[in-house]
Amino acid sequence: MKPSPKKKTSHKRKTFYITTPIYYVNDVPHIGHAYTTVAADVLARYKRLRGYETFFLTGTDEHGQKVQQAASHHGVDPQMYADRMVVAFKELWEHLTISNSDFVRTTEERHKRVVQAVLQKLQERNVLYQASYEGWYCLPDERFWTSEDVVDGKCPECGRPVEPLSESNYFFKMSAYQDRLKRHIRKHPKFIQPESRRNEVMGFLERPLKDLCISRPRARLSWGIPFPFDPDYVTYVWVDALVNYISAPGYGSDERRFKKWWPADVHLAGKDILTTHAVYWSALLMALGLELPKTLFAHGWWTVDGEKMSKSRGNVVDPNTMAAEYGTDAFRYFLLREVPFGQDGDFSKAAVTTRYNSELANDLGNLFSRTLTMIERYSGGVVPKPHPKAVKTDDRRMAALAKELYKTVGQEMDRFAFHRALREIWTLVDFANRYVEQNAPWNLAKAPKNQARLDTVLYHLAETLRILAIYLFPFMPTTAQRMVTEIGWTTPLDQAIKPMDYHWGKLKPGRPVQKGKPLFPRMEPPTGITKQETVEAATPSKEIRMESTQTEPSLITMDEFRRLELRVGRVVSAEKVAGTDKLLKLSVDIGTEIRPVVAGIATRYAPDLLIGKMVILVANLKPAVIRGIESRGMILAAGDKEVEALATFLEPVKPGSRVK
RNA sequence: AGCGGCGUAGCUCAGUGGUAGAGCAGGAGAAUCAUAAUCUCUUGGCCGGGGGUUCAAGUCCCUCCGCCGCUACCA
Repeated sequence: MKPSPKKKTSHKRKTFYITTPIYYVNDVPHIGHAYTTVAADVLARYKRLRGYETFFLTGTDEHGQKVQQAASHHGVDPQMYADRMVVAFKELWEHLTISNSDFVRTTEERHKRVVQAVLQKLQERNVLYQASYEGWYCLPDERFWTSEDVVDGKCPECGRPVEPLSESNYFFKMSAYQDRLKRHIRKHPKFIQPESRRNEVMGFLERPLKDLCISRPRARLSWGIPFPFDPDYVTYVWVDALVNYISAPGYGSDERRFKKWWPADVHLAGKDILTTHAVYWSALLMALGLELPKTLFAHGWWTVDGEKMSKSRGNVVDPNTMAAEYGTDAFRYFLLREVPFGQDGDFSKAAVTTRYNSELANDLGNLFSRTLTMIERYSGGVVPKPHPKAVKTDDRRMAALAKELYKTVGQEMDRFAFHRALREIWTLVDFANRYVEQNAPWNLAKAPKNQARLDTVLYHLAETLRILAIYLFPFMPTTAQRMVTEIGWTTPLDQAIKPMDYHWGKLKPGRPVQKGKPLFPRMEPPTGITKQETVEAATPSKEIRMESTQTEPSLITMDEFRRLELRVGRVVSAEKVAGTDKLLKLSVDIGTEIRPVVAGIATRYAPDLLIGKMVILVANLKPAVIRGIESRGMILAAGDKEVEALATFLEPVKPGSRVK
């Protein structure tokens, strides 16, 4: 496909370009952000170790309505707000020893220019069109409403009259790429991973793809990147955000650099933003005439103590706290060892502690510790010299296993199977522990005639640890560096190490070892109620807490609560909405009027049973049209996804009474 | 509802038509270099239920039950 001038290819280094999503600055970083970024960091470090020139990109997404609103809520301009919020991310990446090559912010000039260039190009390629539609505008609120939103000619938000408005926007002909995209996915099995996600996207593409609205009228939303050819519009945030993957490596500004990195080798993303990446982004790239990324990997989500993580539950895990409590390396290790990448996992202190104690402290940390002690005691504190004649089968097996790791770990890493890669590494840790028992250096040390054998055994252990450190480095960079340093191998692991360094025997005898504190001091298993502790653990650190209260107040004031108009209602009629499973159409008497309400409770309640029941109605909820039926209010019921129980009253009450 | 996936040891999960496995937890022992860390042995299974194909089914097919994901209207 590509012309390959001999000179160039022979000089060309292997490259690797990996990205995380850019994170929306409206959110304080949590374990989910940390997970993606740590995984990306591990892959980046792994590739660097194997001689790849690596570009590892992360950043922040700073435009859009939510940021604008949050900023005005705090009485600052959006840029200032974003500047403040971005700090939490940058600091977290430092705490987690993230080795990103660049950090792109969508408010940076270099990015904005590229977004505009992209729009210009799309315009030139005739894949944009303007379409208008009718609606209503509330002047004082500066908000656009569709005719479905509007109640009696009034703004559903403030109740003031609205004016008719004809609004238009730019649309991207995404539908035109549906077939091509399907073909691409079919042809490239590794494009979307894991496979289950790939199937989902294929399923999504089975139905007709709509065009994508990629603009917002500036009059409604000013915090965005202006359209280059129409100053009345700003760019839809998702388009703005996705473009970061090409703006940072130099699209439209440095073609040579861009060519070097694009297409990206891996986009990592959470499963929640799979569609935007797999469909929107792919279609945009096709429209631009660019290659698609080689792999898009959608990873799973973490629950906490078996429950969904959410602000209202107050169980949001703060990665800063976890790193402080267990150590950055142990936290990184746990994230990637506990759960197959791609699947959902559960985070609990008990699980972290178990893995920490048994795998890090007992298996690895103790192996390291006992080896160094023996070298200090039986070899005068210097790396002993192995004697070829004293080498036994067991030693060769261990060396062979160490050699095999290059392949086995590599295979798993290339499949994003971090947990399997670690398991491979641990086969060597386990082997080494058995090796110690079987060769019992403390017995050899009892007779001087065994010195050659003793030296050989200890050398094999030291060399095994050196090689282990190389494989562990992507996961636990600080620990790995400590290991090699203490064992007398002074190579900085973060400089791309040489292929030879993976080979057995690179550790030079005669160098002094220096035993430090335990790598992973054992921890007490969590006591008491785990849940409580997790909530406590999730309490944001000082700086974060400030940000947190600023942006995401989890408590509301009395005044805010009073904005809710809750009223007693009596169900006067109920019927199933045709063609749905969950929806019931109710008529609810609230004293002054009878409200039509569509409720998603049909799986729990037969219509007849509801008639006459007293319910709680949110009376000032913005009306909506569901399945062509106007719903003017919402009735309260317990349950998350599935309705469990309808809220009603112990005593008889009059319809229309206020509930507070 | 449509499409897809899962159900295997107390827990988390591997398992390629040919003797059911690993880690953790549980039980017994050995050793003393080590962070009481390690090592050895070991208990534990109607492989969700039922039917079928096959010399042979955890594995392939059908069906039922239960759970999950995506999609569609969850106000």
